[in-house]
Amino acid sequence: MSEISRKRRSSTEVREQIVEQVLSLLWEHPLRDITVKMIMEGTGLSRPSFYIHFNSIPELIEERLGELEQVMIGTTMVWLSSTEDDPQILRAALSGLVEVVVENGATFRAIAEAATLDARLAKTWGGFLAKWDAAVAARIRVGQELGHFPDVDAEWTAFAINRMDAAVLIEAFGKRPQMDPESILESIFQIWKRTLYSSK
Amino acid sequence: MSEISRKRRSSTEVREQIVEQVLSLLWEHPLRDITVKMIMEGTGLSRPSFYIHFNSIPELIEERLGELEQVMIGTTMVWLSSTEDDPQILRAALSGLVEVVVENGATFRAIAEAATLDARLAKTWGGFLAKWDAAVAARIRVGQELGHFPDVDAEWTAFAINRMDAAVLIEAFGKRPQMDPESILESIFQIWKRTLYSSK
DNA sequence: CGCTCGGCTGACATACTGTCAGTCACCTTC
DNA sequence: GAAGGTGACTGACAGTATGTCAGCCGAGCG
Repeated sequence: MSEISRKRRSSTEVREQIVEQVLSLLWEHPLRDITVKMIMEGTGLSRPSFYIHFNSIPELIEERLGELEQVMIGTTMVWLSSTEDDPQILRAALSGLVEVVVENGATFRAIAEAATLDARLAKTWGGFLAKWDAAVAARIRVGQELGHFPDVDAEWTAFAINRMDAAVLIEAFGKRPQMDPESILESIFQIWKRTLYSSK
Repeated sequence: MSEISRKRRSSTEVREQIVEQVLSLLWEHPLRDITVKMIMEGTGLSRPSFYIHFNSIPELIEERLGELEQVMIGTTMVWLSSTEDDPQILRAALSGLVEVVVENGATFRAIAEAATLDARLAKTWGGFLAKWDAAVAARIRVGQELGHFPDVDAEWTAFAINRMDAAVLIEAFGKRPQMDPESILESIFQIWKRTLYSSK
């Protein structure tokens, strides 16, 4: 290609560079406009090299979801594992969630976009959401055994309100300019609070 | 192609057949698996014929959105144009919405999927949602002038709760087997009711 | 120094899209 | 009822993306 002698790099080094390149492209373009060619042009390597490190763009994106899931569990555990009837604990959890999505909005948007493009990622994303549904439903049931959250159907409510979070956070923070995090946090918190802690 | 003499049909006749074919395919396959070839194989016409009647699959789908929007406005007007502080009116509107999506779930799912695939439809879909946001926000403000819906931010709440509806309805009814309409209606109605009519 | 290992690439096969010149059935007009 | 026009329709083509593969070449090892 060029006269410059090509230095060979370790596999992980190249992988990281590709991921970095994709993440930066994701803030600029919708996933549908991103091609393997475009990604690799930013790395000085040929297009086929991409396939040495990843099987496809959706698969690359899928890897990010696993990492983000860990962070999200960390920030929301404060509410999921609590037993107190205090909405401020919920607010703290949602605040952490907002922070993660503000930071990684493009990745989440890409995951949702790729889920309609790739059967495998669709399943992973569906499973991810289902895990949250189960976790929130479990938290609601625990509260109900303690007399909180009256007249709420744990499963369906968890389902509905989780989909709200996902859709709102991705739309609000998935591309730049992002919406105002304070306003978004406040609005979804109010909905959670009134739905679950209606008497407070 | 075959020995059978080809009858020529009117343009609208063929258009309708193509649309019908697409709608039936959409209940069976995700949009990503549907190609122009696949669509036209069900019609006895060649693939290029598709482009006489439509410019692309997303554009065909976009047309459906316009029709559905009219129906949806009809079923929700009962609440949007009301001024009473009675959640049962809201329930009736949501019930109509559920009915429309139960009937046309695959189309809505396809619209959402195609929005990530096609820039034009993305804009149309975004505009569609934004119109609902504006309509719901306006309804909330009207209520607030009459002393209802205290301590609710009209714009952000409308945004959040509309995204919930869209995400929930599409996931619940976008493919078969569909979830239970009664349970879905009840759960989203509870969330709307508690968020807006918290004292009732 | 020769050999192997693995990152890397040019070239290929495949699939889908959208277009266009040209064909053919049907309708109008004389 | 012949001539001519209109518009639905098609075969063939060009363009572009994907994913694969045989083989090249630099680096490290014995």
